[in-house]
Amino acid sequence: MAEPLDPDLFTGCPPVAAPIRIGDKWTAKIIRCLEPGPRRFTELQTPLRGITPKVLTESLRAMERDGLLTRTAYDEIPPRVEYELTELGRSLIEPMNAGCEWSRKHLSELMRARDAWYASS
Amino acid sequence: MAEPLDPDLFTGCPPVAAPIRIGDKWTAKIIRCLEPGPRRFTELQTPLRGITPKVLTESLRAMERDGLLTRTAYDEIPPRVEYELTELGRSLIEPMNAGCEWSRKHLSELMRARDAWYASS
DNA sequence: CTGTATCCGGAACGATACTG
DNA sequence: CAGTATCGTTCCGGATACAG
Repeated sequence: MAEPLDPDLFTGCPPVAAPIRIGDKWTAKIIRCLEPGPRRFTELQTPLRGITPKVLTESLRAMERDGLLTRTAYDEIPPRVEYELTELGRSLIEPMNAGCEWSRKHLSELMRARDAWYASS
Repeated sequence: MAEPLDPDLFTGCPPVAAPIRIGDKWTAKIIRCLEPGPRRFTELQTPLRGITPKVLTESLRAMERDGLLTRTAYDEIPPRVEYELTELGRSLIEPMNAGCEWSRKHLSELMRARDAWYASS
């Protein structure tokens, strides 16, 4: 997994109150980042533009607590930590894909309805 | 649709930070309530135990705004209002089912991981 | 019956600065 | 590099009371 993560992985993936959500604000995106293989803390920060270390740590800890990923710290200098999906974490990809497919098919219709609502009020 | 809604429709459907969520806290449950056909405000309040009228109104308005349901007010006394799913609203049932199936299969494993985490800390 | 009007507590999320 | 420590804000959801 030497491939670096695409910094623009989630541009075009609007958090505009999308009607489907997995975990907290960042959970689903973290799962996508880890789908190809283990990643380090800093690697995750790149496509998750703007996430602060505090919030990323919180999300990762919650996911570790729920058994969605594992955290492995190597005793090196500089320190290296790797996050990797568990089977349980991977099992969320299926419903995530169902949600993404819904968005691709129907989100524009929802947005049109929303725009019309605000236009006529 | 004269069948009354089961008051216990959602007991056993824990809001315990389940990792999958459609819309706000109540959206998915409202969709389930409307799946068989149109319902009135008070009918919805029954299985949605404890929801206050303010919050139910907010959820319904947001769903109406997003084109997920329609609101029809009949000019009668006492007033009668019916909420009914649109096709767009119905289209959410598919990803919802994917989420429910995930929960049935894996939620217990998540809860076990969570319990173990707290037990060992 | 179908809502509105106020007020409020807590959690989620973020900004900024600092550390082993 | 991989975080922690503080602090502040915003937002969701609820309690309670009242209205057409």
